[in-house]
Amino acid sequence: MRVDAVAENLLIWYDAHRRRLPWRAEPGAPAPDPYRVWLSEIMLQQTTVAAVKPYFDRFTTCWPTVTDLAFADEAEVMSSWAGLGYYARARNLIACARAVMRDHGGSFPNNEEELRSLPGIGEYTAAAIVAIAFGRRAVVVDANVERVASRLFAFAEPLPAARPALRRLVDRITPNERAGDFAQAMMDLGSGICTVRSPKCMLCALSSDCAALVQGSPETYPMKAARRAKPRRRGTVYWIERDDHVWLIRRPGKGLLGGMRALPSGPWTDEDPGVAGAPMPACWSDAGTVSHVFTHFALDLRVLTTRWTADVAGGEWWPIDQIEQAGLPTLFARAASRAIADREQER
DNA sequence: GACCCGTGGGC
DNA sequence: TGCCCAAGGGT
Repeated sequence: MRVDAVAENLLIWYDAHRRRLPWRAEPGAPAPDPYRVWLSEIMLQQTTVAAVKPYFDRFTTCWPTVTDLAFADEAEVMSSWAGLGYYARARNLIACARAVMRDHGGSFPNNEEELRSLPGIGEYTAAAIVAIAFGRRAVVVDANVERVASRLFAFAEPLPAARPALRRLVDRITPNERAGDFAQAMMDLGSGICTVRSPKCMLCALSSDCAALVQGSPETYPMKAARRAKPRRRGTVYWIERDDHVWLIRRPGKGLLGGMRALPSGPWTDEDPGVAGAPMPACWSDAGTVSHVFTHFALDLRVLTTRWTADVAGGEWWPIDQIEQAGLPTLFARAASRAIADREQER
């Protein structure tokens, strides 16, 4: 394979077919603002472009610069992230913005080592920022790039063990110029052409160099180690209502849905505690069950509702007609919808 | 290296 | 429908 030809062909294809995205510079324009590149890269971690777009627009409108974000109200940022998932990203986002303010004078560092030391920025994100925002050569390897490279070289060692070797292969085909465009081109190719299932090899700019295509089964790459089965857990959330308000708590800062506003709930285990685990001895009514799938377990969550007149400790009464502004993660938003639907039915 | 951490789309 | 997957990072 002519290693140089890969980048040449890919960049020619990219110049004609690149996606227009809100965080990208227009063709021929200077590199985009590092803040916008950073923000988009954090949001895009394990998250689709379609899901990110509205969040990116909202964040850049509310907080146009990293300084604005550094001085933002934490609860407001967390609520604005609600629904996007992986909430540690939002906690790290705030911490990172403040570190850029405090330690770097409000400007993102332009090298991978310093970027890597910031919260939420790992190997991939540091390389992407350096290449895309600062126009420097960096080896940018995400899941798209791994897939394209594993097919290009018909590299059969399964992930994740194959990662270091795949990175060396990507290093070989990364050009000295336009490394940022090259990285984004690899992602566009992986997203639209060199897809997980049914890759469109007839449309691929790299097909003439693709070893997996010669073998006849590019879709079998990359190989992956077997994964564990997903357990199912059960639990209960409690909808506590008083004068058109509902009782909301804030979850602990770490762990699942950490730092997010939520409905109070018992433990999520094999056995559902039900009424026995309720926060107060009330008369509970069953509003049904919502099912939700997390990364490493599935959950059936029963929704119990009650009316309450006394005070409760450790939370806040939230107006039910403004529940969508509470910034509830999707699981609790769905539980709330279930409770509200049940409540409307009572009337 | 293994495990934890959300969500929605596609087939 | 259940399973796979996604512009990963932290511990």
